[in-house]
Amino acid sequence: MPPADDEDAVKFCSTCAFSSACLSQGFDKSQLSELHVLVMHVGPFAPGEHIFREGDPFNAIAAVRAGTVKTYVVDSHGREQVQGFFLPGEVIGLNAIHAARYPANAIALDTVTLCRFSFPQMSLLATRLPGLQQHLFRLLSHDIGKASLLAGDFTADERMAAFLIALSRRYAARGYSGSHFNLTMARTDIANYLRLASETVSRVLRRFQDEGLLCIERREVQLLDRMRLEQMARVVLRD
Amino acid sequence: MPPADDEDAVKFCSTCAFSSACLSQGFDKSQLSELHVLVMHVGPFAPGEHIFREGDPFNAIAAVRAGTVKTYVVDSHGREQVQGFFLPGEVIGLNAIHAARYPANAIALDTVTLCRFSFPQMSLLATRLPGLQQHLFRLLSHDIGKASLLAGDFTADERMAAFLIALSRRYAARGYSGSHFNLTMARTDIANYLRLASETVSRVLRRFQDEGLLCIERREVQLLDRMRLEQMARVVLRD
DNA sequence: CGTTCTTTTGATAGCTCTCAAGTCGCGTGG
DNA sequence: CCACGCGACTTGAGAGCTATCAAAAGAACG
Repeated sequence: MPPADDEDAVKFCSTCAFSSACLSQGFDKSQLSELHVLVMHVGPFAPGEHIFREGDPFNAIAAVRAGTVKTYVVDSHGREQVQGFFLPGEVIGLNAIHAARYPANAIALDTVTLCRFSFPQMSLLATRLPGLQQHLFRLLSHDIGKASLLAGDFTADERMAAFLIALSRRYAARGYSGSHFNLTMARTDIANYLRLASETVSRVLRRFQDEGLLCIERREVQLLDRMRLEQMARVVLRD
Repeated sequence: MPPADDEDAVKFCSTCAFSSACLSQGFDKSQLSELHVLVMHVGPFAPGEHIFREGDPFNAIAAVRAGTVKTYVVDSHGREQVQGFFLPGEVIGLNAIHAARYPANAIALDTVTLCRFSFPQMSLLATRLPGLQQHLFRLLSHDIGKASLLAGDFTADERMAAFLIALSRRYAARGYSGSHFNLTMARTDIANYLRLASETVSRVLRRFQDEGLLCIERREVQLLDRMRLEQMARVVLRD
């Protein structure tokens, strides 16, 4: 599949996690194209289709171009532990570098397309483009801190508020509405991500709605009292 | 302080997290010395002394040379959240690259000495030594997965067993005894790390001792039934 | 040898999980 | 077009694990 060079590509690249590496490091045309020729557009993946599985050999990282990706492992009780959700512009596969194998499964929650970067080629390019190397270091470093977001002992309310606020900010950062969006994942997925029972997720969302914090119908959420949600989330997100 | 070039330095470097980058990548003498001239030995830090604090500007990563380092943040209730313990040979500061500031406090639990590497200089060197760049990518990638170790919803027993087994393995990997070692941290620190109350930590350790899994007196631990401990820890450590 | 901090031990309460049942939405097929 | 069936979601009641509160015992320090 040849790289698409349409309107959409331009819009996506400006909100992608590599955008600053691609666009705003003062690269000249030839350097820019060197990074762009590494990109392979893959997909679309259908909802429920796996992108990679735990143990698969690692050779590329990928930026989500469209859709939502869920990563998860299955614990010894056969229960799914969701590790993260990846929205358009975010990068999957960074935790696979160490062992050269993917440590988790990745599955498409809706129709997903990706920009795939060969990691060996990207590393090689990074030795010639210090800005790209720095960018990769920062991406990796960022994910170290992100993973400890769930590590604290927080209440169900705090976890849920933090989840919604974080989602809101990520959508807003990519140009979508931060106050009105669709949950692309099931309640069960949210529960497995927040380490709660799905019943607890239902109950908390119901109570948030009763208290006027938000309005939720099916998968459609509208944040009504952002201030109070931010306040609850602050304990988790630390800002 | 000039770099010490004694017996200890040789022994340390062979078990340090940079050892493979320093020693076993087939570098010639000049390349090796290029990495070694970046090293600044700092310390000793006295027990309770801070190595850096949350918000401090980041400019270097450091390998623990001797002693134990604890990293932590203080939550909105004024309670300490321990993020990790770092033993000799392990690297601190990797999560500070992203924001160019340390996101947590680091404190010496006992007498600590460090090997400090200027990160800008190390990055620069990494552009010329692809093996070093790969090594840094792997170190960073490794820590992403490590952070999610505590993220699951595990019982107090599972957490404690996983903590002891992980500690045991890390000591063994660095050439110390894996079955008989000293806890350099207080019960409170363990509790804050595992997200348990310190009372719970005491109770679990007491029960582990009553069941013959280990023998503990003050800070001195001896693992007696490694099999059962490994089995309990398996849920957490996933191996 | 007294003071202070750490650790241990006991009793109670609370948050969330589990189990169970019921409701809703949506695609399928008659 | 509508009934059906399945999965997702919601709602309720009770149990369990761990936190909290309280207090005592023990080690470290000057």
